[in-house]
Amino acid sequence: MKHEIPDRAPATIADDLLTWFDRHGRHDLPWQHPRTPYRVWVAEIMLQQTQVTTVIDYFQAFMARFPDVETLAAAPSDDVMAHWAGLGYYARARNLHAAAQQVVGEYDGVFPRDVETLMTLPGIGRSTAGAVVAQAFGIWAPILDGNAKRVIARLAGITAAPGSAAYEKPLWQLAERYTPHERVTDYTQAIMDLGATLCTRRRPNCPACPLAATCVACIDGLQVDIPAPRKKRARPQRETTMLVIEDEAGRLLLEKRPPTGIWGGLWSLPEIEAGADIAEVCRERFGIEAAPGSALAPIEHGFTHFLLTLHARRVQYRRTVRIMDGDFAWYRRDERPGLPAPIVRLLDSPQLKLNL
DNA sequence: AAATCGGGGAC
DNA sequence: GTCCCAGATTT
Repeated sequence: MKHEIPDRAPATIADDLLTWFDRHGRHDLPWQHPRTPYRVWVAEIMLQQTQVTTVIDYFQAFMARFPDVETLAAAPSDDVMAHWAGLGYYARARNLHAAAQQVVGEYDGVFPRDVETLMTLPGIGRSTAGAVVAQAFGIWAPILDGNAKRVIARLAGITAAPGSAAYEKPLWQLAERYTPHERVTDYTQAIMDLGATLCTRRRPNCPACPLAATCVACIDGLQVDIPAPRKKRARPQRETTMLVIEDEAGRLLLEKRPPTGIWGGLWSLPEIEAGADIAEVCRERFGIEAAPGSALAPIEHGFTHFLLTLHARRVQYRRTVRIMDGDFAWYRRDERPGLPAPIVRLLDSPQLKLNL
């Protein structure tokens, strides 16, 4: 299998891109001022599969609470997760925390300056490592995030399906070739900015693009074909049941979810199997005597891969029979940990707000 | 190579 | 409603 890589005069591409970036690029993102390795790294992790506008507020709050890698490494896991609640992809937060502890423990709190070493940290792949190296240290390294992929694929006319080797391999090759040795920090920001603002997935603004003259997709009118659209897949429907239990002091029983799977590592309402004996579960799992109460209106939540119907069931707390060991705890209303968005909606819904 | 993991912005 | 985003990790 051979891939034809057109030579698009790399130096010219970088020059044109940088000239455009100086006028039209994004120069005041929070992680650019100050642009420390720690801030760049946290931003890069947050920006995985999450758009800039969503990340900004989370980033500011995260930096206020965890201003440096030592603070993050020493922080309780629940605190880190709470600051991630609502961002999604919670494995990112657990990896971030573990990586911080690794940087402090193994590298004395100083971030490695090379792609290879950075990639040994959990949650850092080739593109994120490249971004940290280029943006935080100004050292040459290619990046290949979603924006760069789209820009380069169109530029070179790569029509292979995203995810295939025929797509990924040439893109990395071209990413290396285009990345200049001068102004590598600005270049990596520039190619992402171009993808985010001009070379968008739908209706790219080719007339305003500094690379249009040598772009295969633009010249051949292939903008809608590159990148090739993904196959759509039917989203299965799933159901789950959760319990709303408050004790005599009005505190809410929450349970920490297992580290993998949906909402991994996040606190949530206790989940039970459909048809389970609620009183028995309460006794065995939580050591409380309780009776099933009314069912609340089901909550619908759409994930990328499936649709979830959440059946919440009120439970009447009587008394604590036995102190149990487990990943659950009673939380007051005003000290809630980070919770999944649909759970927050449920707890703040009018039907519960009255009594909770 | 394909599946998993999630929330929200944009349309 | 649909699509997809500054992807990494597991299978």
